[in-house]
Amino acid sequence: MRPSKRDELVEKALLVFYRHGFHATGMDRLVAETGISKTSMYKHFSTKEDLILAALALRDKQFRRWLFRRMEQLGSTPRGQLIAMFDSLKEWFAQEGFQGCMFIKAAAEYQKSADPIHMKSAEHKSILISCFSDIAKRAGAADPDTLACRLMLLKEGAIVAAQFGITKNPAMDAKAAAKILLADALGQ
Amino acid sequence: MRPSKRDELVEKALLVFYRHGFHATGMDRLVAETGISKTSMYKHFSTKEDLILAALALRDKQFRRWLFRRMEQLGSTPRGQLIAMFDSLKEWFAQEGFQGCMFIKAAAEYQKSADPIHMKSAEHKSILISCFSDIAKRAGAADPDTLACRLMLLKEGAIVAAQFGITKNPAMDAKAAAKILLADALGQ
DNA sequence: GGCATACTGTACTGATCTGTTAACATAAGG
DNA sequence: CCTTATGTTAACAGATCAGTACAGTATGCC
Repeated sequence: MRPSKRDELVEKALLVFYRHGFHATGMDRLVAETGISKTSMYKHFSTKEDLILAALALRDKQFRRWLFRRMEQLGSTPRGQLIAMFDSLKEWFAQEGFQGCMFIKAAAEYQKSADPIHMKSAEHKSILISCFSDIAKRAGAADPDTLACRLMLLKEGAIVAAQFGITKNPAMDAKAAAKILLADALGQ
Repeated sequence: MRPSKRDELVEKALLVFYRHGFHATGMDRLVAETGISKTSMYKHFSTKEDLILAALALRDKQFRRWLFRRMEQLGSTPRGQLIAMFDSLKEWFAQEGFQGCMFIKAAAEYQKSADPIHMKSAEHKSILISCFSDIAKRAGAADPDTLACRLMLLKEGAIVAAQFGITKNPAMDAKAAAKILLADALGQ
C-alpha cells in the first residue's frame, strides 16, 4: 500500500510546522527533520502550500477526534461534556510541546481571507462551533448557536492566554466562566 | 528635532508588518512601502528584530491609549467601562484594515517564550489584564483578578473569532457573555 | 531478465532574504 | 568655508528560499 510514506511526511511536517512556524520552515529543514527526500515531497505535493494544507487537514482530524472523545469520556451529559471541554483543554495546555493553536497561527501567517490556508483554518473553527451547537441543543439550550458562540469565545481566549502564558490557569478560568454561562443558558 | 524620520519609519513599518506579517515582510518591501532608505533603517535599528520590537512598542501604546479612552467615553461607571470594552472592540473589528491582533500574530510567528518578540507581545497582554483588574476593583469586584481574567478570555476569543470571520458579531456575543459574568461577579 | 514504482541524494536555478558598503546630497552651525 | 549629521541611491555579500533536474537505488511483479 502506498499511503505510508505520504502519511509519514504529512505527520512529520505537521510537527515541524507547529514547532517552528510556516514561513520559518524551509523545505530543506523539512528534508532534514523528516528524513524524506525533497524529490519525494514534491512528488506527493507540488507546492509547499499543498503540503501545509494537508498538514492542516490532518491536524483538524486529529484535534477534533481527540477533543470530542475526551469530552465524552469526561462528561456523561451534554452539559457535562461542554464543561469537560475545558478540562480537556487543560490537559492539552499541559502537554510538553504545547505551543498554541495550529490554526490561529496559520491564519496569523496567511492573513488574507481568500488564502486557501486561511480558509482551511477558518473551516476548522466553523466545524467546531457547529459541533458545540449540536451538543448545546442536546443539552436543552433555547439558543444553541449563541451558547456555542460564547463557549467558543472562552475556548479561543483560553488557547491564546495559554500560548502567552500570562495567566496561571486559563483553562480553569474559562471553565468557571463557562459554568456561569451554562447556568444562564440552561437554568441553575 | 530628530524623532520625525525614525518615528515615521516605525509607524509605517507597523502598518506593513500588520498587513503582511513579519517573516513575509522583507526589508526591501519596507523600503518600497515606507519610502525610507535601507541605510537609514539600519542606522536607527541595527536588526529587523529591533524594528519589530519598536513597532510592537508603538502598537502597544497606540492600542492601550485608544481602548481605554474609548472605554471611558462609552462607559460612565467602572462596570459600564468594562462592558463598553466590547463596544470598542466592535468598532475596531469594523475598521477597514482590521486583520486581528498584532500581538497574537507576533507570538504566532515568534513562538519561543524566550524570544524578545514573544515576550514583548506577552507583556502587552499582561498590562491589559492588570488594567482590567484595576477597573474591576473599582467596580467593586470581590476578586478583581479573576474577573479580569474572564473578561480577557472573552476579549481574546472575540478577536480570534473576528479574525476568522466565523461568527457574525463576535464583539456583541462577547458583550452579552460579559454582562452575565459581571452580574455574577458584582451582583444583579 | 525486463519493467515499473517509489524512493534517495545532490547539484542546480533564479529569486529573495538580512545586512553592508561606498559615493553622494542636503542643510545647519561654527 | 568647513564640519557634522542625516539622509539618499545603488550595488553588493552570503545565506536561504521554493522548486527542478538528473542520476542512481531498492523492491516487487510479470
